[in-house]
Amino acid sequence: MTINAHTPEPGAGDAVPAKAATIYDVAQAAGVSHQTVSRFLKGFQGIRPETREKVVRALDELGYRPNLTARSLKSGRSHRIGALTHEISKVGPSRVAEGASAAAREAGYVLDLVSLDVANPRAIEESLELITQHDLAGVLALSSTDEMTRAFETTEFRVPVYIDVEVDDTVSSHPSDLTTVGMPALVAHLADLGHRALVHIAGPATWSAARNRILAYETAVIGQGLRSIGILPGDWSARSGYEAVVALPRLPDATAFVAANDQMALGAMLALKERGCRIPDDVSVVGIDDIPESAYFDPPLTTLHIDFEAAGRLSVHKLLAEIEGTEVPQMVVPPPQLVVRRSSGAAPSR
Amino acid sequence: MTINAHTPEPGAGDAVPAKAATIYDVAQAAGVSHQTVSRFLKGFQGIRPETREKVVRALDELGYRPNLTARSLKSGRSHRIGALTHEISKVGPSRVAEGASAAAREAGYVLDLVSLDVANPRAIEESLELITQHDLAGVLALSSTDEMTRAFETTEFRVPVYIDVEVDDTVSSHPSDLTTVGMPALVAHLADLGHRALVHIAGPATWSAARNRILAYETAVIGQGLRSIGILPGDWSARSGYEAVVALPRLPDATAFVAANDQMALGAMLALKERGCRIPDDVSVVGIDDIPESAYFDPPLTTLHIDFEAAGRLSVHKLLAEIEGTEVPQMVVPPPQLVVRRSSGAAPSR
DNA sequence: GACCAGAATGTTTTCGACAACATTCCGGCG
DNA sequence: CGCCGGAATGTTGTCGAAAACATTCTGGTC
Repeated sequence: MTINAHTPEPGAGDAVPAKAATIYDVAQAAGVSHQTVSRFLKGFQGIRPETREKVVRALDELGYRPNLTARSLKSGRSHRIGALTHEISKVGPSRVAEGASAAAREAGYVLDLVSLDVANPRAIEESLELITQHDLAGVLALSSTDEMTRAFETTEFRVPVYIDVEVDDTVSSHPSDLTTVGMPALVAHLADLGHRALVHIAGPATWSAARNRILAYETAVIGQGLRSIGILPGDWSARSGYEAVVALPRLPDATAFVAANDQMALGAMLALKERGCRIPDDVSVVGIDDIPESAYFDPPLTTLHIDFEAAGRLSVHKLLAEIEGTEVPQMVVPPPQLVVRRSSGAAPSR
Repeated sequence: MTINAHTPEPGAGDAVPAKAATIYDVAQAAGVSHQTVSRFLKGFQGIRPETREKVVRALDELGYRPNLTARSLKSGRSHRIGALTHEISKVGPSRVAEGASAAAREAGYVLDLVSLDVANPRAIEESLELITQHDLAGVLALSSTDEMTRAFETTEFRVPVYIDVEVDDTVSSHPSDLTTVGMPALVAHLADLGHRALVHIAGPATWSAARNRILAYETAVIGQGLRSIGILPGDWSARSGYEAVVALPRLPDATAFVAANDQMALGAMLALKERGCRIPDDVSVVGIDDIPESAYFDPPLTTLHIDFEAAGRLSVHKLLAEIEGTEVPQMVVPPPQLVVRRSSGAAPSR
């Protein structure tokens, strides 16, 4: 059951007014003009100490809270950021949203988080429509799919926009950290264990992150002189990882599976076990993301730890730099880090 | 890497103006007064067809988007709801937030989702401070901890507030669906399998949901004439489920573990297996929530499916009813549903 | 054709904060 | 003592939308 906490009604003798005080109320209480209050609030220096103190007292007594609506109407600037992201429970890295939310909050902004089906153009359009109507300082796309990118391209924003894509695989010459650091470490780990042939379980092709991971996987496999037996399609879900393995007519010659995220690794492990494979004795399985649960899979999952929160914060800071016309702060997202657990082991000797 | 999609600069010949059109611009373009435009936008009926058409055309040509800031300044109402919730990646049911977000969107509201450490009073205070400054139509607490409830009680809101608690265990005489339907089904399932002594792995005591689940568990255990060997403390995380079992000096006589959520069940299963228990042959483990991954645990988890999205939607609708002064729509959240998988089996014969 | 009711439309004011500009205050100086 | 310059403070207008109020138009009536 639920409780309904109404706004407390201040008693008759209560000093706090039921209606919000405006700077005019404050000014009247302090015996100064509202402009003086405004100047004080904006940190203007030329105010005499005694005037300043009267204002402070009135401000305090009335429990003044600025009306940001009026402020943004006049200034033409708001302190809200619209952020679109995937259904947060569906995919592991919802910490991106948390980091973004926290970073925005710290900068005095509020993040309007809109989670939606990022593969559904209609849903994206509708959300953009609503979000552009509510005055915003900027718009952020925290999950990048082709549908999302396209919707952003065709929508006219009057504010800065920032799309966080794991890699821009059409024009980029800057490979991501995953490609340069994370995936090589993961694949090298498998190579060290004697694995020579791998299989990748990929995310949906319309997600830039999925493409990035395929690219990183293929690059790393070549880099280590290994062989990729194939790329199985998935959709990030544990079910898709399971079904990708179940759908195989026979188990491939590969001795290790590299899933594009931990959930798919979980599903794949179950399917492999059901097909009689022991993990990691017969086949190794590794994931990417390092979701909190993956340390408690059976066996605990070897994976790449990714600092999603930092990524979310960085996205917000980049957008804020754009909004406020300041420098992008020198922030680094820690590179993906290999976490070795028990789901990876020595390749079986034939 | 990331790309930065700037606001597209309209070309010189482009009909779309760089600045947002106001109703005044529209009025001028249509050759009517701005008030006529306003009336049209508000769906006022008394407008002549030809006038209406001129307005429509001008609206369309200028690509007019209402400035909701100005609107809410004047009307004193906004279309934003502040929602506080736990760190969304930490606990399973983040679908509550999704449901709430979707329901708000459908009603023309935007949900400001603020995820925070719901056990940290400072974090809650700061978020409330920020959120109350941004004009809101209402405030929602999607995760209820004692800290959250207390912060809501001591903060003065000028808008409706709705705290979604799973059960109000201090005053409630209405047991939750979990107590009346879900947990009895789960415990009855175990009783049918021959289990007589159970252990509960609980969530943190400051969460109303955790207390509700303990209450529901104890009620159901008594109702089925079973015995509860004990209640182990946890914090919703897989790690805490694991450690709760590891910390036991010896395995209890219980033949089944009822975890308060699926993550803790996952951790508990791993710890039990490491202590040599086979699941479900030696001991059964069940969870609550039915997160998507739980079907792919090893063994797949018997759990209670809870419709979190519906719960989130209901919360928003209740708040909206409060805001708009309308009736609470007759919505029902489907009761928890038993999902039997392979982690529960016949109790071992001694 | 003058008049009227009611519909259609225009004018003015309002919301709260802020900024441009106007005014007052103050001590210093000739 | 009057004037000056700069600091301190007040006055007025602005933002976009909406409401209150004012005005114009329309068709019907006698």
